[in-house]
Amino acid sequence: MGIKGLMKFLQDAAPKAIREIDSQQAYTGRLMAIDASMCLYQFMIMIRENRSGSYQNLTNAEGQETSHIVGMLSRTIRLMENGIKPVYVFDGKPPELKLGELAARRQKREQAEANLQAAVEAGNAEEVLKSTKMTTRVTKEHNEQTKTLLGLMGVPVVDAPSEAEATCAALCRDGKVYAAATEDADCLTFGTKVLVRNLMAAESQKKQILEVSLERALEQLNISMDQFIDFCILSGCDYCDTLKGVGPSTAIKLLMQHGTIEKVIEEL
DNA sequence: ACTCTATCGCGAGACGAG
DNA sequence: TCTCGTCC
DNA sequence: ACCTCGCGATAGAG
Repeated sequence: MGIKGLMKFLQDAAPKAIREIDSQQAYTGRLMAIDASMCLYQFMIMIRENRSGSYQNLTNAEGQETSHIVGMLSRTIRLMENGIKPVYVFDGKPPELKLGELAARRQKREQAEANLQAAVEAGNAEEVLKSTKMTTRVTKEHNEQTKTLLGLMGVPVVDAPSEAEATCAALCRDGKVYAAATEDADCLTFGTKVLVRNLMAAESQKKQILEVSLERALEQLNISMDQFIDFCILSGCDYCDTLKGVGPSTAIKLLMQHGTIEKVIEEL
């Protein structure tokens, strides 16, 4: 849904829903759902020959890219060494409702491709690198190769019917995993009971691991899950046009006032 | 002066050696 | 603790 | 028929 500042909103409006975690060790023995597509994008963008000058991904003897393999392997091993049991969730078909948003992204990518062309001709290395990152894609093959790797490692893989985040949330809601480890706050909207942020970044980037409890967030906001979903839709999501001038702050006020999204719309 | 929203540009790994 | 180079 | 997202800065509306 892409609620812009959902995490920030929760930090202000429901701070008790967020807990600071000391280290990865806190999740030893636990199953954690992870959005694989997100990881792959990061690996493909960041794992490159070298930062100054060249912008090529790592490749094997046949010229196939291997950055995603290297990244996924080392990250997963680190998790396993800490006793964490990752469950990787792969994206399925994008939801119909998101097509508009995707078209916009494609537009931007085409722009970046043009920029890349220009930067190459101008010999501007910095611009070339930047544009290259913006045009990076994860292909079906990258996904399949990664699934093979994880399968060989004995790590469970789940194919989501549609959005990976939604399936991560469903796994948590149904008690299959302890939490969804993601930076995407929308996972809460999809009903994940527990969301863990910065699980990977904590060590390498000195970030604090944060655990968000959906139940406590609802308690503190004093709304039901249905109202929370309505709140997220009102705040603006990828699935429909936004209401002009309505963000999180206004959305929560309207909802407290009228109770449901239907009543809110009637009043407008 | 202040609060909230809309838009745009940018960034995204992990490890060991020194 | 930080920067830098390597990972294929 | 090629599928990820968040953040901060900044400008503008009310």
